[in-house]
Amino acid sequence: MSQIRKPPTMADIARVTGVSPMTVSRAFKTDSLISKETREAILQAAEELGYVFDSTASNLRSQKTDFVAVTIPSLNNANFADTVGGLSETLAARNMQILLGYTNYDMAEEERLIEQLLRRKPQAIVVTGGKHTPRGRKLLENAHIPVIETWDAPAEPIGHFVGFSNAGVVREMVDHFVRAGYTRIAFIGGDAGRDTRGSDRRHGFLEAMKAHGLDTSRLIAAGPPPISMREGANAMARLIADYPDTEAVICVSDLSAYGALTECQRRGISVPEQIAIGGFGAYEIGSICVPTLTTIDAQAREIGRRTGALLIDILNGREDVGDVLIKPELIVRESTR
Amino acid sequence: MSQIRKPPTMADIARVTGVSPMTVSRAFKTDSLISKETREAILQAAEELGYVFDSTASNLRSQKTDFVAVTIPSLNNANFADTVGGLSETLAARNMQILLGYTNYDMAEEERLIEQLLRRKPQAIVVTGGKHTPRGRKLLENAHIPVIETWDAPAEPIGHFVGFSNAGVVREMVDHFVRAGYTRIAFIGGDAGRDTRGSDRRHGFLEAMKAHGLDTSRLIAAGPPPISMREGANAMARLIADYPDTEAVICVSDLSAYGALTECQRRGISVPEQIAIGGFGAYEIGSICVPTLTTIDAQAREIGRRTGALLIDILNGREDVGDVLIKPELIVRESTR
DNA sequence: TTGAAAGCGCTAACAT
DNA sequence: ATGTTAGCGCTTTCAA
Repeated sequence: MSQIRKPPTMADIARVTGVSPMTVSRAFKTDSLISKETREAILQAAEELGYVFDSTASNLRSQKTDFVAVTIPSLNNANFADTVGGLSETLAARNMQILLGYTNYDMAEEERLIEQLLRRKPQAIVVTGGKHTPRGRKLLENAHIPVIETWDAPAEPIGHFVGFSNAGVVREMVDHFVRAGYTRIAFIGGDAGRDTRGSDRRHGFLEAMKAHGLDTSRLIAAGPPPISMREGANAMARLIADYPDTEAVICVSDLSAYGALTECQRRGISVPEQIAIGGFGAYEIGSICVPTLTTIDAQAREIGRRTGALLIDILNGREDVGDVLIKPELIVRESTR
Repeated sequence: MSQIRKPPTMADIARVTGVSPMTVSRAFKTDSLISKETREAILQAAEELGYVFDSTASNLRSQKTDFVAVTIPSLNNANFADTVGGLSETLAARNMQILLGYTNYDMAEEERLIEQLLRRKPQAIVVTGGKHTPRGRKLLENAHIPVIETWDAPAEPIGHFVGFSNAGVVREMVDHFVRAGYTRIAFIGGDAGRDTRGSDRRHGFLEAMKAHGLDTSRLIAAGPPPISMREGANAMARLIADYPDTEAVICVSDLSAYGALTECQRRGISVPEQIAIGGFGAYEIGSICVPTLTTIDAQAREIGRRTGALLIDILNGREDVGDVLIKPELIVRESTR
């Protein structure tokens, strides 16, 4: 004879327990003043009634959702997944829930997403990247909540920033290659314009090569970001065809770098003897493939953790919080000599 | 002279525009009856005031959040990320927002998560796996919202199901190996008990081997799930040490299979000539490494898409919705003869 | 096509 | 330690 009935509310528990709804409310907060017996009676009644706390009502009344909105280019990228993981870990301690959205590496989509996420009244918003549509930027500025831009150093920060310079980091790798004696160095990346981090890395490559007085024409555009292993392999094939005397290649990510490596393996080109390969991101693949890949560890998880810690400080009202500059680390492995 | 002021509400827009709050509310719904001029005036006023629609209030009043709660074992797994991606894609068309939680392959954590997510009053909940703590199960049963279990065929479904039999699928691979002439076949998986999908696959392996009258002792436990590439490599090293005459090995995932492959490469063991390797999950790595990996495509993204479609049907009030049985596909590649 | 009244379920603010 | 009152911002419901 089960019948559809409305889920129990605090008022129902109050009635059963013989207290006021306010007391029931207090029983569910850890810090409030309430006698032990009253709380226990209330919690037991709640369990018996199958009560489920209603956050939507609580959120509205207290003007506090404990949501943190986060936009990332794509879930299917171990680096961004790690950042979200680190952030999630840190925020879980404060019982905050992440509201995740995927921009698909598209600023217009990001704008749409920001607008949608802000309607949920998050306590803070974390975006990947420092470039936005004008309207997206305005939405962030007018949101009146902490804004954190991650990964890319923004030209004009909106709020706080946790990340590093993508250009600078590739410059470091070029320097390493040059020190190792390579001069005919190529770059495999995505098509210009879409992925800002990828573009920044390409710019870093160009600047560094110019600084060393080296030829900057060996640029292979592997398609719209994100660049897959397969696209890295295809790009390597084109590189070999177009610039057969290339000595070293820097890839926009470890995934494309690994793809490039497999292309060499299929063609019997030895790495690093005939061509050296560098990647980006310190994906697990690069630490275990044969040969292992020289890469840059951008410390994706750390970016997430530090973002979470910064957020907690801000929400705790700390005033002296600044930006966090992450220091990526060059990891030299077997794919370069 | 900027001062902190409360964000504008519909009442503010109503005042400015000279209409009632109800009319403002109507202006934001696409389907409601309202004159074109009134709506335009309202939307313009809203833009000027920098109004942001408040979902929390809307949710409370209409008892409808447009949230779908989703639990997955880990974000950092391309298969689950694909499932969430497919689901997200499908639900975006209905403007539903996913509330994601990570169980870390732990049923107790799943229970905690389910409870937390239900407080947000989602319209539906999607869980990965068909095994839960007794209390977790009860929470799902009493939630009075559609429940979809994915990936594992549950022994006793709570609501709906979208997935396949993990055991059955590994059985298929064993059959394939046996047909190809292999008899001394090993299995590399995670420690028993934690990851239900991994355990199911191991069971499938054992059953199939027994059915063929073959030795089932070649089981390597590679550690607590999820099994990394590195752990796959270590497991392969142990397999070679403990059972040097092994002809073929089935790994619980492509990642561990790839790790195993690299271990063979480092030792100069040729694949598939000296040992054949099979994986699971159709990760990109298996389609591009040298040699490419025989695997099973579980159609992770399709699981997400079908889950989303099922959900939309249910929320649209369709009564004739059933379960969705996904048909994983064996992909034979170079790592087996 | 528009408006008025009421209330979703909780909690801030104040009182006892 | 507990209760009362009011109201968060929207939308359901009914009326015009």
